[in-house]
Parts: sequence; structure tokens; C-alpha cells
Amino acid sequence: MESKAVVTALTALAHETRLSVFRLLVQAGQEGLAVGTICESIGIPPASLSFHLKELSIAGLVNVRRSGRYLYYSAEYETMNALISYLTENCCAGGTCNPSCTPVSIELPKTEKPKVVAKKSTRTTTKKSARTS
Amino acid sequence: MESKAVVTALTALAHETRLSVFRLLVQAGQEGLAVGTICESIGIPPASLSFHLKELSIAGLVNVRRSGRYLYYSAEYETMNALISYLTENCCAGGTCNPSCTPVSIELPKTEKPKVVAKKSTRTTTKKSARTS
DNA sequence: TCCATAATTCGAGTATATTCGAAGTATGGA
DNA sequence: TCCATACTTCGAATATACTCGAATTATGGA
Repeated sequence: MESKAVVTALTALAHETRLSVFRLLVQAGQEGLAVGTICESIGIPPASLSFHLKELSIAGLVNVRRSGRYLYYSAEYETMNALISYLTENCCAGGTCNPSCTPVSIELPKTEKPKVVAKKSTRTTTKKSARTS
Repeated sequence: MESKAVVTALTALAHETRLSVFRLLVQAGQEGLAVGTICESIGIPPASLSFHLKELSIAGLVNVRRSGRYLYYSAEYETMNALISYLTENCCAGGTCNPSCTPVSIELPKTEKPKVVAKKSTRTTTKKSARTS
């Protein structure tokens, strides 16, 4: 994922309404939800919701599918995962930024500040145990 | 993490310069980097950088520590992880949004759309294998 | 005490995002 | 063909964010 696309995705999520909509869709699964349903859930005028759905769509965070008169929006999980990857890529310089983020080759002491010893190429951050919210 | 705090953090990251700074710090590790160093790396005027560092700081994404005349900024990994948690919480309604996201109790067929059977309470999303960027 | 360096705050000009009523488009059914 | 429903686009008022030179604050050393 490129930095421009990441900024677009983050901008799309950086808004109370859009974040709610996105989470709703993330939790709704592949089938997604019709605009009217989201509208009721969130409680904003259709024109406003439409504007926000477009932003999410441009950012590649949601998909649309028509079924009759209804448009079903669903979360694009790939983009979400790519976004997370981008943020955590090559993180913490060989340290442990969270319990499940362990360096590739050697274990580092936690009390002192070590110089970078062995760099990881792919991260293993943010597993279940790392979740703090 | 509360939705307001999440929006603040996402807003902070949703900017080309700040995203670069944050990634730089994520990769720099606990010791962090002095403002001058970041300034050179990114290539923007000190006043602008200061503005952006403040945004990141307010969002809880970075820490500051003074050492003599230098201010060292470092990434706040906890906030980053909390942010990721928030986005992926209860995702995909029992489906598999990525290869490492498996439902808690039973395996679901992939070809048809199943109704929610068993809901996960904590997610196991976005491990190494899930990274797509 | 005085100067140089490191970084922040001020402030004003500029750019971008948000809101939502009204008007428009697409679809299904009578 | 005509109407109701579902949703989007238009557009203009409003709000918020960004940039960065100049002024200010903090620290260390002579």
C-alpha cells in the first residue's frame, strides 16, 4: 500500500460518522448493509450519509453492490489489513512494542536500551494478546 | 479506547507529513529521535514540524523527553495497538476477513453466506500472515 | 552574564472538509 | 406508463486544518 492511499484511508476513517459506519460494516460481515439501514443506525440525513459513504468508497474501505432498489455497502477487509500493516511495518527497532512483538533472532533485555541488533523484515505485531482497547 | 480518541488519533495520522514522522518514530524505537533529526529526514520548516508533532502528541501517538537542548520524540506503541484493536473489534460477523481471522467455535463454509453462528469476543486479526501491503 | 543553538508558539493568509435541503437518477411494481 | 421508494449529486453556507516567517522560550557553555 502506498503512502498516498494510506493517507486517503486514514482521512476517510478520521471522522466520527465515517468511523461509526465503517465499524458497523466491519461487524456486519460480507453481506453488508443497505444505506437505509445504516441511516437509521447512525441517525443522519441520507445526503450526509451518502457523502460519507462516497469518501469511504474512494478510500477503498468499502464495497457497493446493488440488489434491486437497495445498495449494500460492505467493509473491504483487505484495505483495512493493509492499512494496519503499513502502520506497524518494521516497528520498534528490534525492541518489543507489545507482548507479541518479538525480535527475529535474539531476545533483548527490557530494562536497558539496546542498540539495534537484528532487524525484522516482516512484523508479527498486534495479535489478540496485544489488544489494549 | 473511546471513539473520540480514535478519531483524534486517526486525524493525526491522516496527513502525509505526520504519517511519515510517525512511521519514522515507529521504526526508530523507544529512544526516539530529536526534532532536528526528524526535520532533516522529512525536509520541512521547524515551525511546521512542531505543529505536526503537537498534533501527534495531543493524539497520544508520541512521547517527548528532553535531553539537554534536544527534545526526543518517540512513538507510543500502546496507542497504535489500541487503535488497531478498535478498528478490527468484532469484525466480519463470524466470517474470515483474512487468513488468520478464524471464528471461535465452529468452522464456517466459505462458499455460502452463513448466518452468525458463534460470535467472537476478542479478535485474532492481523497477524503476520494477514499483512497484505 | 551573554551568546548560540534547539525547539515552540503566534498569527494571518490560504486551502480543504462538512453539512444537508432540494433536485436528480435508478429500480420495482401497479 | 406512472408512481413510490432508495439513494445520489448539486451547491452554497459554514467550519476546520495547514503553512511557515517572525517572535519567543529553554538550555548549555564560554
